Amino acid sequence: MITGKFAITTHILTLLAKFPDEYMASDYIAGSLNIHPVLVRKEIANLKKHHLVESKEGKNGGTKLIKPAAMISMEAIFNMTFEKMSFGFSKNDPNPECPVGKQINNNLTALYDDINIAIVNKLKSISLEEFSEQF
Amino acid sequence: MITGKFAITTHILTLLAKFPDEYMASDYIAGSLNIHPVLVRKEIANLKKHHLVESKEGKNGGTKLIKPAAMISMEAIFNMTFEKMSFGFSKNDPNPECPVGKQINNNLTALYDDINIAIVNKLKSISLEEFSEQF
DNA sequence: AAAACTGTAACAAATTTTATTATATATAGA
DNA sequence: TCTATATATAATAAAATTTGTTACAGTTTT
Repeated sequence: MITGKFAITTHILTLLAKFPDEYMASDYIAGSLNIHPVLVRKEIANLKKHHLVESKEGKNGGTKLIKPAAMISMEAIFNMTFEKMSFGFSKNDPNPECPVGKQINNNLTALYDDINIAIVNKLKSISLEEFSEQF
Repeated sequence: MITGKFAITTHILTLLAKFPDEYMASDYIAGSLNIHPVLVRKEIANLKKHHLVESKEGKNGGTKLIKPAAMISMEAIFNMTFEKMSFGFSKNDPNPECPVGKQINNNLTALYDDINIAIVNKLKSISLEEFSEQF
């Protein structure tokens, strides 16, 4: 997982929500984030895949939202930037001869699934519009 | 953050909960996890710092729980292995001249704090005993 | 005293994340 | 039509983080 993915995507969308009528250049966005423009474009590619933004190439080009910020929930951003939230797994496969080793990953997954439900319930209730109005 | 920390610590505690009367050696635990014993000892050092286990050095030594698994909540494990849950921040400091850049990290932090409350509420309700009974 | 442990620090290897470079393509406007 | 300014994306390099290993000192049992 790219650790900054949620934060970067949220930052991009907040900027776009602030200027919904402009095509905003990735260089400008990168300047606000202070990261490389290519990383911004990679996240924009993901946003496009999820039909939240469109881009225009060429001079005066850039990216803008294609749906109102009020219709975009933080849950959508979450789902777009994490496969799924997790507290992680140990890197190696645990010992299948051990009753605990054999099942630990299944049981952790079940726990993480429960936690995802709690997270998503919270995020559902917040729109990008609300989030960006804080700025 | 060590990505496998929660999983490793939970695995260790589950083993200890299964054999509450034995001192269990880090080599044995490492065999179940299939990781290096030194990593196990590092996590055990953390568990000791939080007064959940004690170790005995020397021959026949090892580690065991010092409180009943029913009295240890998954929340305690969570708090011990994460400073705090977060969906991450962009690596570089955002541009302070930009209204969004200036505030994004504060606003993300506030959002993450809300989510932590939801997570912790869920984890509070699950004890290590319940978790380890699944095995 | 020897064997079987824990406790740590220091270092190395592997993996993941982030940054950069390079190249192709599109569009606006002089 | 030419030039400047954009996007798009792949390939590679650099940096950071995580995991693994080694080494060695200390403890306890037999």
